[in-house]
Amino acid sequence: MLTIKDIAKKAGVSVATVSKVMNGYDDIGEVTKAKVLKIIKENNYRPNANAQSLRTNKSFLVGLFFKDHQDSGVKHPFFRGIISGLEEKLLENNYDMILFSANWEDQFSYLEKCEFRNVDGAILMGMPKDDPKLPELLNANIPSAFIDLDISDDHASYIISNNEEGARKAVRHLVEQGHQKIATIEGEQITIPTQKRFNGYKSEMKAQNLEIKEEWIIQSRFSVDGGYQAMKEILALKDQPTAIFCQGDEIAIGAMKAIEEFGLSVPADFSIVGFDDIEISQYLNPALTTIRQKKEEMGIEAADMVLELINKPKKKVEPEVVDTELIVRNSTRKL
Amino acid sequence: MLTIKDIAKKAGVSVATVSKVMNGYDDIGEVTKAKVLKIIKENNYRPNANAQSLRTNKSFLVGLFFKDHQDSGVKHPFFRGIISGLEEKLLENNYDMILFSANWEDQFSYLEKCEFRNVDGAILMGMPKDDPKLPELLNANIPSAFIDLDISDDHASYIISNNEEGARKAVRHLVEQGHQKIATIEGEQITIPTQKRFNGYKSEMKAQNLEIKEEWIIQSRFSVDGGYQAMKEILALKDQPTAIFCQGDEIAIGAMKAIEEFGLSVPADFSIVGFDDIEISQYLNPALTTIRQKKEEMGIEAADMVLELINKPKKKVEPEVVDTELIVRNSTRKL
DNA sequence: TAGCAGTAATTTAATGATAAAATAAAAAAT
DNA sequence: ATTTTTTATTTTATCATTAAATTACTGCTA
Repeated sequence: MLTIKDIAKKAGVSVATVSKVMNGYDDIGEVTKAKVLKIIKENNYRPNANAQSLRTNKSFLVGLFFKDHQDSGVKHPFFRGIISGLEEKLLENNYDMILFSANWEDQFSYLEKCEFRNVDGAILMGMPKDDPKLPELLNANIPSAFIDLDISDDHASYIISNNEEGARKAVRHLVEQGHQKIATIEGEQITIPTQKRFNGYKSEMKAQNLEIKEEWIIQSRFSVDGGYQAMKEILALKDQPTAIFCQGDEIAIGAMKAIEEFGLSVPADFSIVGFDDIEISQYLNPALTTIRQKKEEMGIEAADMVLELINKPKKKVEPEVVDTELIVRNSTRKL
Repeated sequence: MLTIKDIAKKAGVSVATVSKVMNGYDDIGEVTKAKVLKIIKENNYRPNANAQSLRTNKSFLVGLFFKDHQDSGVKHPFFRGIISGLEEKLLENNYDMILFSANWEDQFSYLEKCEFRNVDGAILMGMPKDDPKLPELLNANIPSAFIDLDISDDHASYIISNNEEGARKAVRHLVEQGHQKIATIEGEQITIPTQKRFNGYKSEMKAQNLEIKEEWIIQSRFSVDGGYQAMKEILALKDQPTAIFCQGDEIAIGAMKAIEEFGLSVPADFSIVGFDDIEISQYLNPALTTIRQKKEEMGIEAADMVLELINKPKKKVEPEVVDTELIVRNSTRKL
């Protein structure tokens, strides 16, 4: 592979001159500049990123960390949408993404991975608030954007959906349809979205003067199976709700499956609202009423955030709260 | 961040000695070795990957390229499963993955990205056979594993599902259910899977002595919308098939949607078989009968392949053809 | 006791690129 | 004509690491 030396030799100048041309210094004569550029182009030369990074301490790499509370990782449909948004924005700015999943939990810390690969910044999604490896990363002052976790300081900021308001929208929709007995199935308790969505559920129920029965609050997991198991619990209750607000679309899918197996149906016997609006939700039968998170937008925004944190180290970057949207489909009906 | 120099100073030895300890050279005394190791551990030192890569020309990085014929990229459910498998295997071997999507098509070639980031190998998925940038990459002899594209030489190999046999399984299943008028909806024609699946369809139809009507072969795209449009064409035919073999699950989803909108139903009016078995297929209503591709397994296998190509440059790595599996659900029924 | 072998370490050079400092050549000012 | 300034380019040092060459020392043998 061609190096800067080869170009220098071909152009009959020193490597410094080539470097200066590449980096837009203005103390190079027009003629020399043109000659060097021509040779660079002819030979399709590109500098070696490792050498650049070593010298300048800048890698144009962003580390992507994601963790799922099951084993799904990249497979999780919510993350996928985000990654797609991230990718778009980062590429636009000549950054590449290096994929760090959380499978190596026991081996490396976030910081170590970042330092090892010399990333300019990190994007983290799906981390629980009490993750023991986060303080270390934060102390190191590596520019970081968190998704779904409200951590921020001078080198870190976050982006999150307005989960509380989203949950309220879900409950409000059900109430408007005439439902009063509304249960909820929660995801992993340690995550911020779970907590916020639960708060939203509670406060809207209160605002609507509706009773919240303890047994209508089911703690579960963000997965189809979690929803399935939780719904079974609900189906075993004496006093059954008429509607269920599921904290995730996958939970909703599981719940619908349990209902169907039980011989009942959606929305005839239960109205179901999900959260996320993953791709499949629109193709389910019945199509799922849900609270859409603007995933691509969140990805783009998160990328913007790290870029800003990287490029303006002094400036504090304000966290961003993204609105959600109620998508009414066929899994809810007027009571 | 701590460098090898700091460690050397702390240990009172030269940097070379530290390097040798790290790399397991045997010309270091036991005492010195122990001392250095202790200090490395105490200070949690890790070498700088850029410097290592620059010096040794080995990066422990694999470049991941994927291209989708629409815009979905990472979002495509088939790729996701694969990435998940890849990740597992590569991490196990201390490699990291760098994500190159094909959005920058016009800016960089595959080779340039590989050279720029100094990757040890590349994994490519979703490329069309006639991709003009492939020869350049192949000529450069960068260890490459292709998914779904049958290219191989001394530095490249590939992994692919047995698409032809998979398609035959689909058709055979429909025939066993009593269907004789079987249509097919194809994905993008330029891809190998499309061609192979079509061959499988044709040869099984022939083997079963069934007529293949020209109008029952619909050329479309691997997407929900592609399936939807294609099914509309079929619904407009005078002589309608009783079953449709869709070359992808997403096509099948679109087709089912079109059927439903038309006021007909699956499997009552049409039996539908898909291909892939993406996550959602099992939760559709009716759940989709499909040909499963072992996605995780393919990912793991592809990772193994690059690793072998990287580590044994002399040895030819044989391509791998992975079996598919017929998953019978509720979108097909006995005629 | 000079010469050699073996061990354990160090010094030096190199990787590809950039940035700061130094220098050379040309132009302008005295 | 000499000095100063400006412009254009080169030299040198540096980044973190590894590989090759070298040195220092111990012990053995002829």
